[in-house]
Amino acid sequence: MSGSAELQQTPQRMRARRLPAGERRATILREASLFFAKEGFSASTRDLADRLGVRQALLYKYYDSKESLLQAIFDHVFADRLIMDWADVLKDRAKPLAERLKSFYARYIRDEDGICLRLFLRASLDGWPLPLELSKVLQDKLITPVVDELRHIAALPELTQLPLMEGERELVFGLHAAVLFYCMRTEIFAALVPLPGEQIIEFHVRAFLASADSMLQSLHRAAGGSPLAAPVAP
Amino acid sequence: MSGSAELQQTPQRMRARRLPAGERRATILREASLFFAKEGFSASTRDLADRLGVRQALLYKYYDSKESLLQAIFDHVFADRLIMDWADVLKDRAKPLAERLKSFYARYIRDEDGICLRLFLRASLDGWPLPLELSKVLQDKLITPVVDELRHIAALPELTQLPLMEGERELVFGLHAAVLFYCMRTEIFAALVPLPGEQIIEFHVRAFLASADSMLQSLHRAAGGSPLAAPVAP
DNA sequence: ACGATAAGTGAGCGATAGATCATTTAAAAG
DNA sequence: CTTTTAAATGATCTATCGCTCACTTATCGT
Repeated sequence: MSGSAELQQTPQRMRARRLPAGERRATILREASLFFAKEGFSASTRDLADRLGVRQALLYKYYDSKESLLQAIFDHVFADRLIMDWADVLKDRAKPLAERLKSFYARYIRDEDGICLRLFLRASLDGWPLPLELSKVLQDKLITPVVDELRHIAALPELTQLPLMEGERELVFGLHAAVLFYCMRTEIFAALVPLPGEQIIEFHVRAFLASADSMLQSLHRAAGGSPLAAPVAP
Repeated sequence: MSGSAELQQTPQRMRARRLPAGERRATILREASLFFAKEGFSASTRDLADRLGVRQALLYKYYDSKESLLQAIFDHVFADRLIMDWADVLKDRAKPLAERLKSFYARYIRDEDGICLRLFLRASLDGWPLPLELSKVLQDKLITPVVDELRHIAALPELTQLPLMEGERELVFGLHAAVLFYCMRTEIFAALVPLPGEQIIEFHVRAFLASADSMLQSLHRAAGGSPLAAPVAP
């Protein structure tokens, strides 16, 4: 055997398929998101290239440096969350608030392999400014609308009249934390949660609404007295 | 100038102070905890040595490898949480449950510079088995005792008679998540929280207890019907 | 069919990583 | 003071890191 020398049977590795620039760039970005989310930002560009079936040098044809690639990943992965208009579903008073919160969070936790969450946590731990940007969005597009709804239900003054209180923000943070903690358990702590995410969300939304009214009333009653009733910083 | 050659005025760096082995070992461990918590596990042993005022080679006299040093850090930092008997303060029925939860969590969040939290998150993201070990402890020493107290207050069957339900665990996870999320905001997201931790905790404990009773009753009413009422896996 | 365009590669540079070990030297023991 | 002991160092090895660039080669317009 091996008589014919003009035909090598792909002994190690084929040359990578030739892709149009934009497509290759997108492929790198997509795969790099998975890769760095799982392996950490200090994982090597060579391992990333291996995963792409491509030589490492090729990466630098599309991204100036590893850091600029990471920045492109953040920009791409979190772009949706920054522009998406969360308030739409939350403000639709045709449905009960519980339903609105459920469907909002059902979409919020959609995060294949926990990539968003992993990237977000890694970036936060490493001191990137991302968490502060996102918490601003969170305040404007989740906290404020939800408190608006809660006050409406509880027949309390509107936010235009009485500014958002620390305690009100903290109350919604409680629900948000419960959902995020569920995501962290499943995606990062590798804890087995036998129930589907929708049911966990529904449960926490119910628990949230079960206490929201009385907590809000209590906050507004102790208006000036409690630090929790103080307006949040702008 | 520079006439006398026999006296160099410490131009670059003194030789490190000579410490007894145990003391040096402890110093390395303590400083390495801060260092790797802040800089990440892929930070260099040379930078750690610089911070200790010591040459890099010295580290390998006390720890076989970087990984064994990291393991020693985990063992030391989380040893307290693994052996500490949390249940004591939680089971003391002389005080109201709200007080017990407040004082428990006041101690739980004591974490200088967020080192525990940072190490825990980094280890979890990198796939160390630590989160699963700790969640086992969490279930035994927090979830179970608290549900025990809640059932006692609500006049429901004891855990020995009716095993812990998924929904009950999830309920306590809600409180736990709120406290952890507060820690993450202050220690990792660099979000400014104008209120002291004790007040945030008190608020979430109140919100938790405000919904706990009705949620528990509802779970026990729908005993077989809801998946949330199913017993948790061992 | 063929030359032009650019996608992809191989080789390698300088810097830095974890780790080793013979040697130096400060402090304890006599 | 002298000897002994081991804490600390300097030098260095190998592997791998991010990154560059001259070069090869697949694809497309003509």
